[in-house]
Formats: sequence, structure tokens, C-alpha cells
Amino acid sequence: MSEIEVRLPDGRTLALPPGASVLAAAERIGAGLARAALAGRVDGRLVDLRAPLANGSALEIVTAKDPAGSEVIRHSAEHVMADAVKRLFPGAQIDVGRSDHSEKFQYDFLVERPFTPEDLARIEEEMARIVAEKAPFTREIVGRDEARSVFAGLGETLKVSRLDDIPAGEPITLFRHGRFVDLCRGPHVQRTDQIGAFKLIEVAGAYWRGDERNPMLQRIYGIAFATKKDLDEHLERLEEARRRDHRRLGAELDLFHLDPISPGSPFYHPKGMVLYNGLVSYIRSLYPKYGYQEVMTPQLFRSELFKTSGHYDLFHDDMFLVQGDEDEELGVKPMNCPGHCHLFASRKRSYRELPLRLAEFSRLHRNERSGALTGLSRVRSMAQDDGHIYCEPEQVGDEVNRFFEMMNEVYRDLGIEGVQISVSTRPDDFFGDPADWDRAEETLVQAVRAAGHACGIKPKEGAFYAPKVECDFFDVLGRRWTLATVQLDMAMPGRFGLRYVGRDGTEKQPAMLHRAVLGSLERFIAIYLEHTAGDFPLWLAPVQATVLPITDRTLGYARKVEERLQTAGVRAVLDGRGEKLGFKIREAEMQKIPLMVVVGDQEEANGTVTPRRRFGPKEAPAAVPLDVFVAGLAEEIASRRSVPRSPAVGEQHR
RNA sequence: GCUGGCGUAGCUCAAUCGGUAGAGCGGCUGAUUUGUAAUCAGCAGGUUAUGGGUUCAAGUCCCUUCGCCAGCUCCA
Repeated sequence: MSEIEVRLPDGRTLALPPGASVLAAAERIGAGLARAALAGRVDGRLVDLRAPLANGSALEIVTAKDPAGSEVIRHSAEHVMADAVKRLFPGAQIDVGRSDHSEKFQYDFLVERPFTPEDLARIEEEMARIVAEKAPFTREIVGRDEARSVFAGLGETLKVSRLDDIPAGEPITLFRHGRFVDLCRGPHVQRTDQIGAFKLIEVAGAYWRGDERNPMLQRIYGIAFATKKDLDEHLERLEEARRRDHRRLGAELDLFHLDPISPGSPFYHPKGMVLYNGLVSYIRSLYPKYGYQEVMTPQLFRSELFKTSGHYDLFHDDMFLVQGDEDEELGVKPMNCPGHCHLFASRKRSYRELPLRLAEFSRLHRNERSGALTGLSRVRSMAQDDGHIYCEPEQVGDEVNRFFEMMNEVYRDLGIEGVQISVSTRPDDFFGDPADWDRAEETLVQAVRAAGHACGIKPKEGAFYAPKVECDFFDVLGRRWTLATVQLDMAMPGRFGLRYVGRDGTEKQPAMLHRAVLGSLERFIAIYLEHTAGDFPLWLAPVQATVLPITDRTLGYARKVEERLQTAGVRAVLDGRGEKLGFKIREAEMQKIPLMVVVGDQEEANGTVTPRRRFGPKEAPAAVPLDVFVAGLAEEIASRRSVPRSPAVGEQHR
């Protein structure tokens, strides 16, 4: 074979000498492209520029314009950082970087003493020098023994051990730039100066191989981009995330606070409680439609219950246990499912009452390790919009589908869009029969697909008793959160000996589903606060309208307006302070109250109000007759029409 | 729980070399009666997270405990 051919995105083919690299192909296309090239995409797979091309493959040259290009930049920045650390701290041993370079880059080091923030600054300076050296990256394929002797010679024992992770038969590639060498699949940029802008953002401990029994290494995180502008945009996004932090908004909007007097247990203020109750009563209002029956089960159980369920074995240390009578040990419930199973088993059940859908909003307590606590996102005291469905095994698909219907309605009313669904499969620690698990996982995947969704897989992410369907959404800052979940239980019906009498008169074991739409109310509130920046849909806003009299002369009329609104079920308040209108408007805006109702002499004389809407039109609003306004507002709230429009970055400061 | 960082008024932050705690916002009081994002003035507010130590002297240096933040681990 004298030449090979590759296909280009525009349909052309390119003839190249055998063994030609991606870079050679780029050079053949154009010098400019070759200079900008960061990696190649061959038959859809990202490859290094130095990798040889095979005949007949489809080739695309990846530059900084391609999202994959930025991943390559981050990955190369990672090597440059490791190089900088080795130059400054020759005794440091390198471990590995990150496998997924979609966001940050990182590298772990074994060092004598932890890195300080000052070290970080020095490492950053050293990195800048390495980038300025414009050192070329080189790629070589080596034998296992050669690789071992390279790293053993450098005293990199962690790296030698990592070498054993590479399965036999897989090629071993080394990447070098300057004097630095690393075991790596690539791809990498051509030269270090293609890393346009970078910043080291934090240093933290990380267990070797992610196991807390192992020694702790020092991990440095950084971000890198093709240009300074991209870096600045990213930093601005981080700043926006800080502005939207739910702990900060919780204080600013007077919703809740956390106090060392009870770590991990929120104090809900009156407005926060309106929000919390608003969510609970909303979900509750949907239960008749979707066939749920609400129940309440005890807060404290003999620990026997949790031994039956299996939770005691696995989560004993994370439960609050108290002493009952004599030798009886009681546990504060960390979840509702064992109680619901106990309730199910309290009498004989018939197939006629299935599916039995039990819902509960009780507060749950989990003794989370202190280091795990974070605002409302991870708490010790929480509640879920929890429910358990007991049904005949053949009804599972329908029930999953019905759950999606409810989820869709809830998310529509909350303005949550772009949900991605995946199934989490059997973890290493599981209860039950692997064959049952395989069937259950398949059942869930089929149910997700039947509902018209693509279905991802999260390997080994299931709970010990069940594979999970997880519904993830991306918030306005692009962060991924898991909200709704449905789990098909493989353990509890058997462990609790649950039975129902079937149509044929014999006793059978019911299938059991665990499900929640919002998940933990606390965590949902945290995510939703950050997603909406505190601009809740009108129907959920703690204060829906504030009445703003212009002078004391109209205070009496303003009171009447407030009362009319309240009578119509609107959560309205009156700002009767002796301040100017602009001042009151500013306060209402900062409190993110959706509607301001201005009343002055003109409004009083005409029996009207002048509504001012947050995010409304800029021009001066027109007066509306009071009756019309109140009726229209009440209707708007009842219909849940106004979902949040998430303000763009920086907009809420105008 | 582990690693690192942090903890000063309700909030955001000052306080030189270790020299005896200050501002803005908020709160309160008074004046102002205001038409679409901040009217003016005055007043109060602190065991510098906690307990110990070093020192003539500690917000500042050292140790303890607690909490918070980031990450790790975990997340029924």
C-alpha cells in the first residue's frame, strides 16, 4: 500500500503516506490549521495529534473552538502543573491527574508537608515559565518493562503501581515535555504555549486511590482555557455561583439559617416556612390525582425494624440511636420505607388494593459525618416528598410511567427543564439475588424508554436494596443535580415477608417502588434557590405582593388594598414606612417580591392601583381598577402560570 | 471522620512591628410626606467563636475544643 486515505468533514478525502499522524494531515490541509490543532477526532474518537492514522478513517481536526479542544488544554495544563511541582518540590511523587477533563484539571502528589496557598502561587508562576518555554509535547509507545524502569528510575513508586492498572495488551504511552514525563493516554497539545490561560483554584487532601484507609495525598485543582477571555468568563461564573449561594440567599431573603447549636439542622424562618409548606402542600395537592394516600408513621422505632430492613447493618453509625426501656434500643428514623413496609404488613392485603401508594412528609434524621454537612444541601434533619408503591410485579412499568407523568407536571410548574434520565445499577454491596437485579435493571431501562426518554447508565450507583432511576437536571449555571428518583426494591418485600392475596387465591410477594419527585425538601430548596436566584414562581413566592403607599395620606387606602389582596388569598404585605417610593421599590426588588402595588392620591381617587412587576416592562406601568387587579392576580396564582424566568448572569443587579 | 483554610458588631470588612477595637450597610429614635432601585440627623450595638498558654502588654504568637468553607470519603 503506497498511500492511505482519510475522509474530512467536508466530504473530501486526503491522501497521506502510510503511518502519517493527525498533525501531518493537518499540515497537509493548511499551515494555519496545523498551528491551531490541539487534537484529532478519528471516527468520532478523540486522539492525539501524534497518533498514526489508519486508512479509510474519518478525520476531524480539533482546535480551541471545539469543546473537546478545551479538554485537551486542561489535560495538558495538568502535566505542566505536575512538572512545576516537580521542579519546585523535587521530593514530591506524582500520582495521577483526572480522567475526565470536562471542567477542572487536578493532580495528586505525595509530599512531605501539605501545600500552602503560597506554594500554589509559586507553582502557578513556575507553570507560567513552562508555558513560556513553548516546550513541545512528544508521544512514545513503550513496553511495560521500559515504562517501569523509567518511573522506577525517577523514584515514582506511585506511578509504577499505577502501571499495573493498565490491562495486558493495551499499549502504554508516555508523554514528555521538557524534562517531565508521564504515563498518559493523551491527547495533548503540540506545545505548552497553547495553554492560553490558567489558574490554580484550590488545594485539598484526597485519599490515595479514593480509599479512606489509604494515606492522604495532596490534590491541586486548576482551570485552564485557550484564552484569557474564556478564563475570565469562567471566573465570572464562579462569582455568580457565590452570589447565588443558597446560604447567602437564605439569609438575605430571611428564609432560614443554620446555627452551631444544632449542626446540620435548619431553622426555618416564617418566609422559609411559607416556601417549605408551599412545596409540601403543592405535592400533597397532586396526590389524589396520582393515587397516593398520605400516612404518618412513628419517628422512633425499635432498632429491630432497621435490622429487618438491613439499614442497621449498613448505616448503624449514621443513625441517631437512643435508649428506650431497659435494654431496648430505639432509632430515630432515617427514612420512611421500613415504617411503610411495617404498615403494609399490618394486615392481610388483597390484589384489589394494589397498587397501594403510600406517601409521607415526616422529618427524617441522619447522623451525617460532620465533614459532609453543607448548608441545606446536606443536613442531619430533613424531609422528603417520600412515597412507596406496593404493586403486582407486572404493574411496575405502568407505575414508573405514572411517576414520570407526575414528575413532568411538577417540573413544568416549577420551571425545571431539560431533565436527563439514567438507571443506576447494582453496587458492590447489595442485598438480594444478582439475577433479580439484572431483571430489575432491565425493567427500569425499558420503562424509561417506554416513557420516551433516552436512558443513561450510572454503573454501581444503585442503593443496596434497589437499582435507581435518577432524573438529573442542569441549572442555569450548567451544574448537574439529581432530583427525582424511582427505585425498584430487590430486598425489603422479602425481608419484611410482605404478601398479598392474588386473583388466584394464592399469596404472592408484591413489588415495591421507592420514589420522590423533589427528593429531600432541604436539598431541593437549596438547588432551587440557586437555580432561580430567589426569584420563585409567583405561586410559590413567600411574599407575592407588597403594597407601597406614596404618602401617609393614602395609608388608609393602602390598608384596604392589602386586605383585599389577602382576602383573595394573595400573600400581600404593606410597606407603610415614611420612606420615598424609590426606597421602598428598591427594597422590594432586593427582596425579589414579584409584584409591587403602588397607591397614591390618583389611585385612591379612582379606585385603582398601579402594579409594578419585577422583570416587567421598563416604561411606567398603567393604573388598573382594584377589582380587576385582584381578580387577575388571584387567577394568575391559582393557574401557576408564572414560572420563574431565570435572570441572566449579573442581571439581578442591573 | 480525614486534609487544608477560616472564625472581629446582625451582615460585609478594617485594625502597621504584639501597644489596649473601627467603618459602611442593617437596627433604634427623631425630622422629612416623598410617583417607580437608596432623604437627612442622632443613638445603641463587641468577653475579637471557645478554653488555656507565652508576654509588661494578645484580635494579632502557641496549644485545645467547637463551628464554618473547599476538597476527599460517605450519601439508605
